Amino acid sequence: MTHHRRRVRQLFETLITAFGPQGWWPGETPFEIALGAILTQNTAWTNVARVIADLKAEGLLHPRALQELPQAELARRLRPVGYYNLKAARVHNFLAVFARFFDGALHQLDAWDTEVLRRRLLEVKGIGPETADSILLYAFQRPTFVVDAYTFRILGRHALVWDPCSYEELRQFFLDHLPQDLSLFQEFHALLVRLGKDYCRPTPRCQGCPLESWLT
DNA sequence: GACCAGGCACATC
DNA sequence: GATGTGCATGGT
Repeated sequence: MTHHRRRVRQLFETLITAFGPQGWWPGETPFEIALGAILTQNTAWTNVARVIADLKAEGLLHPRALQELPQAELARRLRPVGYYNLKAARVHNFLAVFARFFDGALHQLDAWDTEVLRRRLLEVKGIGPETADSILLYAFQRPTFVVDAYTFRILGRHALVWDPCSYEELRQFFLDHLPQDLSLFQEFHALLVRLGKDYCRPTPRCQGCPLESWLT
């Protein structure tokens, strides 16, 4: 299906031309990135940025520090991101398995196959496919594709893929039709979010969207 | 005041 | 496999 390959490439070229490189993920360390991936579930990034900045200011932005914090204490500090009780539990679940890897032992993960690592992440209660792929792609620097609500909406509106389409089908669609390039995957997802935020909201629809000519 | 935001687990049909 | 619900704050 070289037709799809060309179409996906064209989509990337249009986005990178319109917006330029996004330089994702906004975060300085793998741990900060992984934490942000959990906190931003169904939540505006501005709320997450505030919480992370506050944690950093208090010297709590370390896996051990958060692990030792009682869950109720953590929940209180997570208030601005919403679902704070839920997310405090999810952060603890994640740290119970992965905390030791952030203590200067991240290279130990090199021996793990990406798909194996992905399954391990998905075993953590509170980490679903999007969060797992975000952590893999941006914190662990593994080539995978992140599919989010914007991806579904954008591709749906422009009839780029069949409908309905599962998360896994959409992820494979991108992986199958793009060169296996880490920074390409990192930029592509970031650009889809940028397009989604600026032009592909539920309302208003599509005003001034760089993909306007693609609308069917 | 309604609607939305870079989801996920769980129940039910 | 598809669909519905609870989780919750902050911005438009």
